[in-house]
Formats: sequence, C-alpha cells, structure tokens
Amino acid sequence: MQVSLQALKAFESAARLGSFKLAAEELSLTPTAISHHVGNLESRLNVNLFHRLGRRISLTGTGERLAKATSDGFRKIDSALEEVMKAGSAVRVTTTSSLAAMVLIPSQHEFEQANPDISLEISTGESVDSQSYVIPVRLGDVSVAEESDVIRSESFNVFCAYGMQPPSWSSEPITLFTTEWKNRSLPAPPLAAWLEENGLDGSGITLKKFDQELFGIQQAMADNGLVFCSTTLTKRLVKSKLLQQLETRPVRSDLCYYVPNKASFETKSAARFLNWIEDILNQ
Amino acid sequence: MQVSLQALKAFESAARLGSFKLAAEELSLTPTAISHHVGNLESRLNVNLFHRLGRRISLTGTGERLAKATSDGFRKIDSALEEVMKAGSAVRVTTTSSLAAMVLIPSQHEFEQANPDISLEISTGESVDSQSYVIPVRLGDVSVAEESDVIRSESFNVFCAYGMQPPSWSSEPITLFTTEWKNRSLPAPPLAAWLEENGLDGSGITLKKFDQELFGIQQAMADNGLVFCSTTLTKRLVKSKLLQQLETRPVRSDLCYYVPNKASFETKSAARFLNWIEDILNQ
DNA sequence: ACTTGTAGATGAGTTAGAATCATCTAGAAT
DNA sequence: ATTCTAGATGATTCTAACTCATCTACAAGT
Repeated sequence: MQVSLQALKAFESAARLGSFKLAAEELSLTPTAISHHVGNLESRLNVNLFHRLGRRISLTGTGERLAKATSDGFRKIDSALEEVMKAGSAVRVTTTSSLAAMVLIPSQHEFEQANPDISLEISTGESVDSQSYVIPVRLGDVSVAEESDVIRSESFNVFCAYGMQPPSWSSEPITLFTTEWKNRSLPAPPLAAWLEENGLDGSGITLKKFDQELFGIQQAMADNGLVFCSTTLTKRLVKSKLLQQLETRPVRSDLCYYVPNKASFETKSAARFLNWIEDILNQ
Repeated sequence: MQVSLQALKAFESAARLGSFKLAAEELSLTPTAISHHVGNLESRLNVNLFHRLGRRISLTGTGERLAKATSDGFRKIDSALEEVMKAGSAVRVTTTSSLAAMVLIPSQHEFEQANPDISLEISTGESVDSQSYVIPVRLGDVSVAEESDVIRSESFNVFCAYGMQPPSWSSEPITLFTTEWKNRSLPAPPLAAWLEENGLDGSGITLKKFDQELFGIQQAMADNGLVFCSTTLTKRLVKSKLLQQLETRPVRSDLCYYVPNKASFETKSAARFLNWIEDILNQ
C-alpha cells in the first residue's frame, strides 16, 4: 500500500477535531506524531491537506473530501468492531423464567468467578433486541431440536419440601402441582407415565397447574404440596437441602433444553458458557 | 487503539480472497504475517473469525459480518485516496481551442520534461467530467475575473506571415482577419482603439471574422492576409519566426486569461503548472 | 515593545510491533 | 506411501512509527 492506514487515521482525527494536539490526545500520541503522519501523507499524495496559517490549521478542499471519506470509512469499521468486541467480552443469554430463576441466576456468580473476563447477562422472555450474539436456551420438543443442539434431556419426578414426611399415596389426600405450558405445542409433563412407572393410580391426588414450573416448585418449597417437575430445575435445590426428591422413579420426557445452532456461536466466551451450562445441567 | 488497522486490513483481505496466501500476495507480505495478524485480531476480540478445517479456512458468522463492514469501510477510503492520488500525479487543464493549440500543446512537452513526475492533460471545450481537480484556464473580461485569478492580460496587435513586406496602409487593399466570439458577453477585440493608436482610419481594410483567434492566425501564417489578434497567442510563433509583428503599437484589451479560484488548487502539481503557465504567458 | 504561552514543524534517536525465517502439522493429490 | 500446499507457531530481525529536543510563528498579556 502506498500510504499507511495509521497516517490516514491520524489525518482523519486531526481533520475531524481541527487540531493536531486534540488528535494526538484522541489517539494517545504526541502532536509530533500527528504532524509527521499528516506531512508524510501530504508528500506521498502530492497534495496539501491542511492550510497552515501560522499555528492555526484548516482543511483544504481536497483535505475536506478525503476527511469525509476516511471518517465514514473508519466509522463503519469502528462500529462493526465495537459490535464484535461487545460480543467477545459478554455473553447474553435468554431462557425460560424457570431455568433462569432456578438454575442460571443462582449460578451466575460462580460462572463469573470462574471466568472473570466474561460478563454474563441473563434475561427471560423474548429478546427485545433481536441481535445476534444472544444465546437462546430454549425448552422444547427433543424431536424438533437438532440433536447436536440439545444440552439437557428432561426427566420428571415429584419433590416436596426438605425434611417433610413423604406421603402415603393411598390414604391421604394429596395436592400435586404440575405445569401446563402456555405454548400448547410443547409436550406436556409426563404425569401419566410417571404414575404408571411407580404403580400409582392417581386417585386422591388433586392437581393444580401453573404455566411455569417455577411456581409449582415454590409452592412445594413452602410446603403447600408436592410438585411434579423437571429434575433439572430442582437439582440445585435438592443439593442445597431446600427440596427433597421422593423415593419414586423419575421418568424421561420428550422435553429438552437446547440452543438453536449451538455450533454457530464463535466467541470464546460463548463457548465457555455453553460448556459450563452443559456441565451444570448434566451434573 | 485496541486493534491495529493493519491487522484489520490483513483480515479484510484474507476474508475477501478466502485465503491467507492470496491475501499475503495482495498486500505484499508473507502468509505468516497474515496468520499472525488474524490470530492477533481473534485473540484481542475473543472471537473466532475463521473456521480452520485443516488447511482450508472459511469465515465464521461473526467473521462475515466484520468482513463486510471492513470491506465497505476500506473500499470507501481507498477510492477517496485514489481520487486524491490521481489529482496529485496529473494536472488536467481545460481551456480555449486557441490557447490550447497555439500555446499549451506546443509547450506541453517542455513542461513534462521539466516536471517528469507530473503528467499534463490538456483538453478544450466544456469539461465533460465536471470533476474538481480540473484546472480551467478561461478567457474572459478582466472586470469579471478576480484580480488574483488573472494570469495574463491581453494585448492585441496585427501580425503577418514571417518575411512578408508590411503593407502600406493607405494604398493597397488589405485583408484583416479578426475574431468575433460566439459568446457575445466577451469584450470584442479592440480594433477601433488599435486603429486610433496607430493613426489609421481603416479604409481599404476588408475584415474577415472567425469565432476563434486560432483560425485567423492560421490564415495569416498561410499568407492570406493580416491578423488582428492576441499577442499572447502569437508570442511563440513570432519567436520561432513563423509570424511577424507589424511595426505598429499594440493595444491593451479588456480580455484576460484567468483561472477561477486559482488559489484553491492544493496539489503541488497544480501549483507548478500554474506558476509555469504564468511564466510562459508573461514572457 | 517585551514577555509568556501555545500549536505546529523539523530532524535525530529510540523502540515497539510488524515482518520474516525456520520449523511443524494437517489435509489433498499423486 | 510420498509429495505438495496452506496454514500455525515461536524465535529473530528490522523497519517505520513514535518520541524527544529544538525551533518558529503567532496570540495574548503586562
């Protein structure tokens, strides 16, 4: 290349700010460096870019044209770069309220401790800014998700508050919280399969339904009944003795957590997050 | 600055060409340098820009986005630069047919000998590409042109072919070529003033008019008569003994050659040309 | 008119980082 | 299996970018 890009950057800055001194400050250089760069540029192009009126400078016509183009060009490059840098330094995740509240947010601090250079942002609901660079962790049908995108297949079981006496299924009346998704295309929690697996007929059970697993789990923790829900969401609560799993056998469901196009996330931060969450969810 | 512009340029080139090797050729570097630059960029941004499939590379999504923006940005800068460089290495001049044919073109070679780094392009008529960077040398009214833009005030006199006997104004019938500009707003050649200055009454003179001085001068050189015209145009012909000036007194006119906004031409080439032509025209 | 301060130019000297070289690896072609 | 090509990696070299020291020109106080 004929002229150096740094010289152009120096010129662009000086042109925009109307001063070598200010340009030097902006680029963390000395005014001398700017002067050299601009001089170099002018002699290579055989054109005066600035009028020198003693110690005051002003753009020539040619200078103005060049400045406009370089400013536009560098601005374009800078903004793209900023985008990419944002993507590299932070991981943004959207997911369901339940996974966020029960798993991600409680573990957020731990992740950031282990990865001090990455800031983790967790949000729920539809991502407002439908930017790329946001990692969606979705709950969906295993048959719909790409196999390689799945990070956790869901099993279901029944849980109660920690330290409670597990109920005798036949005698007492039992309140069981479960979930009915707003989104009807999602497979329902496999309650029937679970009853069968555990030889129960479900008589004496009063079902109460929420549209998010989160709420049922909270009810169970408050000892207002049992909850039939995902083992993924409860693992942490069981470990920290806020919830206990009944001595029943869990059943697999058709639900899974998956990240669409998991392999398409190129940042090292994203890769670290994805490895981490897969570890967390699968023990 | 966080990332170096040269690294971006290397990346842009590699992305566009799909190969480090080709990028290296384009930028006159070694493939190693490209590899280092891209690697550096990736680690600074914490993002993979290329998939490495063995010895084949392909852009990641992020890489593609960044490549698009950088390509656009650099292209913009490059094209502006090219414009400016063209302006710096060549001088383009438009002027009247007469000045071009009688003065500029005959001296063109001399100018290029003296300024081997500058190529001089001369054209006549309206400049088709009304680009800036073209220097118009106009013939006009001194009272219209800015004083500082004037490069030559016109004087008029009568000329004949070299070696001819100057006519005796009273006895013989005389053919005198003169000019009537197509553009009627231009001051006419000061023939009346010239006759008065030289104590002649004009009887016995047959006037023939062209719309360009050029033609009258050619007629005179072909010894078909005398020509009343600009001393500027004929100076060279007189010096090279193709034309001779009569022993009459020249008269000043309101015409002049001028370059609109002469001071606005910032290239060194333009400045050299303007100095040179001013020298030529004023001896 | 004489300081004083500021912005930039200029030339010499220093140094960071950019490029190369040497070496290595993986895949493609023969 | 061998060879060839494209790229990665690490050590070394070297250029050009930056700074420092010095100088000039102008502007604003005093």
